[in-house]
Amino acid sequence: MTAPRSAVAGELGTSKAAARIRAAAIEVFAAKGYGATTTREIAASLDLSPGAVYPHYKTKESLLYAISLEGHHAVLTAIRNSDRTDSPAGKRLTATVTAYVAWHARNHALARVVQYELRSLSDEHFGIIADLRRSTSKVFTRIIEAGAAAGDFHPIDTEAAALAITSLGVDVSRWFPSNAYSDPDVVAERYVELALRMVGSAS
Amino acid sequence: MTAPRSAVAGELGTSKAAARIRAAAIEVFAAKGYGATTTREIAASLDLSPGAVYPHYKTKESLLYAISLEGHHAVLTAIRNSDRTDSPAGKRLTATVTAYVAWHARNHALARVVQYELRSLSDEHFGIIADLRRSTSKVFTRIIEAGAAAGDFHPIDTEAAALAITSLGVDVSRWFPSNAYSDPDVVAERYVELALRMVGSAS
Amino acid sequence: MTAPRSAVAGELGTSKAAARIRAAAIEVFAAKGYGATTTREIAASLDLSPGAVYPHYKTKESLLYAISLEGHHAVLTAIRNSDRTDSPAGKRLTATVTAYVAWHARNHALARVVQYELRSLSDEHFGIIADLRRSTSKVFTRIIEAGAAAGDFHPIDTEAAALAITSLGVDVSRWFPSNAYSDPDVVAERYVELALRMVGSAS
Amino acid sequence: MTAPRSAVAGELGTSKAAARIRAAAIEVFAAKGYGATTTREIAASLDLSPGAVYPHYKTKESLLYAISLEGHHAVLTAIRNSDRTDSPAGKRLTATVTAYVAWHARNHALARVVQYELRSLSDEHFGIIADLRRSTSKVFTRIIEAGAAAGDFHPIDTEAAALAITSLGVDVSRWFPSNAYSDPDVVAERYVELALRMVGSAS
DNA sequence: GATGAATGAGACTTCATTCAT
DNA sequence: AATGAATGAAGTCTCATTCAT
Repeated sequence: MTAPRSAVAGELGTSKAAARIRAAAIEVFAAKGYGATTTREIAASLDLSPGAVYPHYKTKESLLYAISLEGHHAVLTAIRNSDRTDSPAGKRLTATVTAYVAWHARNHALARVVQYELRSLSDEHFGIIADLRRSTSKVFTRIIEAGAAAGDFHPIDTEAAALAITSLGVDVSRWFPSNAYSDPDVVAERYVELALRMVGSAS
Repeated sequence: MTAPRSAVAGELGTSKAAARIRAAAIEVFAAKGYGATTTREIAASLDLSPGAVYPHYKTKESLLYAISLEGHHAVLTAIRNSDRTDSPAGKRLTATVTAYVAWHARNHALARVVQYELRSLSDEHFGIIADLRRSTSKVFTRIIEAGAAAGDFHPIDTEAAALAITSLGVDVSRWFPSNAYSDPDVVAERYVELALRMVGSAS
Repeated sequence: MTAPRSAVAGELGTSKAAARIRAAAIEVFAAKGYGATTTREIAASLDLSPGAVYPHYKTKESLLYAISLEGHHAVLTAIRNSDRTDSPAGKRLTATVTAYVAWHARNHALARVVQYELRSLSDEHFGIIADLRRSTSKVFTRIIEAGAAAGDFHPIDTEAAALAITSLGVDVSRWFPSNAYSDPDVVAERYVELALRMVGSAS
Repeated sequence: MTAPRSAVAGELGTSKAAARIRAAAIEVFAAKGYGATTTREIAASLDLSPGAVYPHYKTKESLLYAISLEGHHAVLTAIRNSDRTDSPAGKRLTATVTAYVAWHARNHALARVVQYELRSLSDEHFGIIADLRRSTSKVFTRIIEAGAAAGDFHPIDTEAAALAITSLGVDVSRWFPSNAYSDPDVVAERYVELALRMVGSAS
């Protein structure tokens, strides 16, 4: 486990009640945006009184932070766990893009909060999250570089390709599900093909 | 001009003051999100009193709508104007992706509002905007189809490719400018190359 | 002891824990005022949980009442115990003013609660306390009257003098300790001199 | 006028509405204490909506500060205006104590706020107020010193006498009006006599 | 006896909007 | 058109108190 439980514990909510509140908040934040969500709505969606959130999260922002931290850990864990670093780059890119895209589709509500509500974090919390995001990007960049070095990939611009792959994944959380795509695995499969083409994969 | 002046006029704000308010609102909406922005902030950023917005826009939502409508018209106009429908598909895709991506980079504040604040529109306004968005997507779909028919492109899945190209453009407004990319034309150029690869362009 | 133990017992808190809570409450009430003090603060200052006060005091007001009652009994006891009713008035005034002033200085936190938070008592509790206060005032009035009758004192207005002496004592709890005076006995000594002059003591 | 209007203006409320709010707040603060008073009560006592206070005072504390500042200026002005610095000390003490005591009786609600709610001010505001209070005390100290130097007064301890005189005045706001005393001028007259005795006035 | 989550009420404050000026 | 006080509703958060554990 990349993110040790202990790091997320304490004020971030380990109790069952805290987890339920987080889950409820994810749905509402995703639907209306953090700024337009009231703590009352979150409580009401669990049939709780308005103040019941506060024994678990001292502020609305700390709730967002807990969600954001958990979410970012989850994505990073997902792609790191899927990456077989001793396989050829093509396999690695396939595995990680699949994991990344499928995660954003499957957890689209959480993903939306994770990807689009960062600006509402406090400066301190934002800094911690920003570090996690850099770690995530780096995974793709490293794989493309490895593929290019091995002659498996022929990217025109490694950085642009890595950015585009990330963008594709992030943006899934904005529109998923759509009329055309409502199966996370299908989206992942299509996007893997596009990713391989973007990096100029030989296969 | 695709959108006739008259359609945008009236309550949508043709006066100079209305335009200034729109411009100010774009910046604040982009920075904090519609839900977290107060009408007071918009007024204050123009050194106006809280009530000064209301002679021009009856509600905060109508201000968002005016911005959204103007923005969506602008993107659609930008790609339509750049599209030479009698050229080969490769040239067309190059021209339209360039226009689309560069527009999102150059107008990143407006683009962010346009792309991420839709959910705050009234149902009626949302419907009107949704039509414009479909028109925009269709431009890319048609070009890819034309390229495939002509044998210039070899997409694995036309719809997925069109979606991905749109996603790439939309997502530019989320991160632009970054340390690596702060020139709209450079981003556009890189993304055109990626788009051509995604559609399996022969060239 | 004027107040029989039994009258103060029961709901007023005889246990050690109740006494600790009262002591903690006195400090916080004195520092911030009853209205601005939360029961949580009192509990927290003893490292107890928010609910821990309630097994001992059913309401915040009953805690104030217990403190107020104990405090008023204490002052009354202090001056009564110091008063030698068979001595000359000068000695009696000296003894009682010393006791009164020193008590307010020494117990300035409790005194502040006792003197300034009466309005937050329930009507019933206020009535009980008001009786105690009248008994206290009467001590000074009686002494001055006795002194005047004996020709030891020459007050211009007995009631005003008694009131002023009380005021001086009460007000000590507002400012004590100050830069100039931080020894209760010194304050008491000075104020006795002033009191004797106010009543026109011959000596 | 010692306190120039301009110094109190601006955020402190010069408008008629601000003055009405201040007047209403004084009554409620005096009756229940600042900590126990709600901004709603203040607004309600003027038949205003809860939010109507806020265009005039940004916070409850700033309202307290405005009241406190105005009140402290008023006391200081009252005693300074009554002091004829070229008269003998006896006359000066008579005039200033009269002014001080009568002010506390006549404005007992304001005086109570001024004297007993200081602890609720912000540190910055408290500092400003504390300066004003020192200026007030100094008036009495100087007069007693002058009287002592001229041989008019024979105080045992100048500082204690000045402190006691201040205490007497302050404490008036706690109990005034009482059954015995409800005329400010009568209280003032009695207290002047006591003050003169306390300083050992020859007359 | 103590804990701490939960409640119901309510606190301070803000907000979109209105309206007299 | 603009101002700014005012409103009514609501927002975040706190609080005295309760209660299951």
